Amino acid sequence: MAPPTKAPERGRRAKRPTGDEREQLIRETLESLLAKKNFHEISIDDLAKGAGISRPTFYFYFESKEAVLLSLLDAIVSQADAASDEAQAALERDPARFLRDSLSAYFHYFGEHRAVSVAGSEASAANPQVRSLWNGVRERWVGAAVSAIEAERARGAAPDGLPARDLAIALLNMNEGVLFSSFAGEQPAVQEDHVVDVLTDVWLKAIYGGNPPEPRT
Amino acid sequence: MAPPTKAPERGRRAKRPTGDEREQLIRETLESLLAKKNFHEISIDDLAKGAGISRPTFYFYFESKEAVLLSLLDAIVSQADAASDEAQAALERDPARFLRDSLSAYFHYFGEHRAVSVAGSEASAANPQVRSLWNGVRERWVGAAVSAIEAERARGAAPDGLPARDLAIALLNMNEGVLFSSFAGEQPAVQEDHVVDVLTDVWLKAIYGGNPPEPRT
DNA sequence: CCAGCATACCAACATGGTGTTGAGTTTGTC
DNA sequence: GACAAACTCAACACCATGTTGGTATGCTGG
Repeated sequence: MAPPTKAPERGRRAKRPTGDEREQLIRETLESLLAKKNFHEISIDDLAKGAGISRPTFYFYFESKEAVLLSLLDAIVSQADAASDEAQAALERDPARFLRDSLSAYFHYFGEHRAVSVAGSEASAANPQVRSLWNGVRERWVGAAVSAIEAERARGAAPDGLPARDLAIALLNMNEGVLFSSFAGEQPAVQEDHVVDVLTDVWLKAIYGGNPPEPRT
Repeated sequence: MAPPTKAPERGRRAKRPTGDEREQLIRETLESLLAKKNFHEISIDDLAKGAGISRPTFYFYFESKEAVLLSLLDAIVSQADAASDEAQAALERDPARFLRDSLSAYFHYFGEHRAVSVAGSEASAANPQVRSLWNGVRERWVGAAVSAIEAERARGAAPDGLPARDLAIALLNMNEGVLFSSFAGEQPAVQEDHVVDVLTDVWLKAIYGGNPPEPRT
């Protein structure tokens, strides 16, 4: 699924540096405005003004403010995924550690851009395109978690139980809710410096029951 | 559809529907429109038209469409809470059963009004009032879950572990995500008829570890 | 070197939703 | 039958969106 960042009209080649600079400037404007306002309180005019262009010109670069958000989210997700992939190798050696490191990576990258993350979760409720990007990401994560759970069961480290996919979906829903409510500073939320501990603990208990896996020496 | 609200019969006193009837009619209009559209796609004019009144008259009854949603949500939450309270008595006798029954009650009542529930979760991202109502509800549930967890730990049925409040928040976040993504029919979601099983299992494992509580005879 | 074309830009408009004003009509009550 | 409270709406002011129709600024190839 290609990010819908390019204006459709004439075949615009990503060639003009000025154009790309403007595009980037719009993105930065959104991220910086999100530090102060909700996503839905930011108008296209705000973004245009922030990038020093007029509203119609904004439409030359993006087809909506959701598209701008989408391209920011894309970047964050890629970074976080890359970091988690790096931890992947550790799965077989020390599953508990792998889990903690992955959760940590997501906590870190989404926390780094918390305003954008929170806006994404807000916009995904209202906007089909954002929701669809987000669901794609979720689906990838579910796949990864399912593989891990099934591998652990196959090698006898984890007991059988719920269908791996259901379990994965439930736990990932927990991650999302805990992370974002914590970032948004809502009233009932886990303290930020407990988030990774809490999530790790529930994942381990849910997958391994009472017998947490030992690291292999 | 609309009852004969205003046939201007000449000789007779065409009685106007009372305020309460109108208010109710607006609520019903919203709920029925939500079966077909997203909350943010519904305009105040849609609600007014559906209730057979003009837009300014709408404002006589509610101050915004969020207020209408709020009053629908209020009703659902009350129903679900009442059902869960009824199960409360069973906590000491059979904790696992209590948990399952409570989850079932929420599944049932929110599922019964899934369109409203999903709209609530959508609107709470954008609207402070809705969010604040919802956070109040969450806080009550967290309180209840914390009491239950601590009681189980105190009587030795559950092992010590994470701070009860953190655990409760994490699990409730899971509930919310799983329920609503399932109701909304999103792509990665737990099949509806598995939801209660899945949630119950994770709660039990997270609270009791590998030693699920036996019912007392 | 200049014609042509894609890029980059915007004033002005059309549209559609929101919330308010001010003036009207019922309806219960005394 | 008069008055207040409840109820109603046409018409307005406002604001955000997205589009139209045009201009300017290069870059490129003939």
